[in-house]
Amino acid sequence: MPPDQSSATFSALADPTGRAILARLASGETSVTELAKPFDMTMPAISKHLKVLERAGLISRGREAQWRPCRLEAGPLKDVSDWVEYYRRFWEQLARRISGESCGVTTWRNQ
Amino acid sequence: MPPDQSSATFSALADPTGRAILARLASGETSVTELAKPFDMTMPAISKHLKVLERAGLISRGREAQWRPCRLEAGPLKDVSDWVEYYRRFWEQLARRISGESCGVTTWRNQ
DNA sequence: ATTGTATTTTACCAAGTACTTAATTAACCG
DNA sequence: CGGTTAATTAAGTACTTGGTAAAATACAAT
Repeated sequence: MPPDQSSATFSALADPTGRAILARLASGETSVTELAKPFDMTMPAISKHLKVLERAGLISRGREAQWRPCRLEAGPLKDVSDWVEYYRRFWEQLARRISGESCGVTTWRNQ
Repeated sequence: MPPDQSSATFSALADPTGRAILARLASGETSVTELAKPFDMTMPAISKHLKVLERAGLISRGREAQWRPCRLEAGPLKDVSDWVEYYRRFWEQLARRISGESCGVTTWRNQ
């Protein structure tokens, strides 16, 4: 019943707030309040977003006095990169099709 | 209120069934019943998954007699690839850190 | 016209999401 | 200690998701 790693990652990335938080963390570790500032949202809401990102392994949280600095963890992003890489041939084939090359026909019904 | 393109794409990919359907379509266009076979799920359920994938632009559907052949559309996957590419430096930096190089310290609090 | 096959739509339900406000924990500082 | 700041937990609400069964639609074949 626990969602697999890929699902957790994609699910976390499906939220614009989550992606914005990651983008912010790309420029360095920071606190929760700092992360919350750009958003018109209460702290608990941000806290929940962070929990989702953490469960997906996309961030980690430290402890420094009363602050919980968040850090970007890129492992799952590499997995996403690897996953999507498999489909590269399809968009590259599309690029070739646009520039005028022949395209294969798929005979899906004559099994 | 309509979710942006990236969110729709990631959201569709967050579902293992959706990803499995895409994987199947990578080996060629096929009908809905054919797509449904590997899953322990009713047709309407598959139909809904296809609608999600279609709204995300990840598949397109044709019309051939009573069949609605589905085809993989890789455009949004290229967008995912482009998006994740920005974070490449983080997992590569991680690889370097593991192989014993020095790592920069982030001073997040001394704003 | 009737029957069969492929697919979608509708209506419904249980579980999950995405917020809110209010209360709580934890640590610092006078 | 008591007050402030940082962050989480709890409880509640509105909305969305992911599935079902049953009916409807669309076309093909007889």
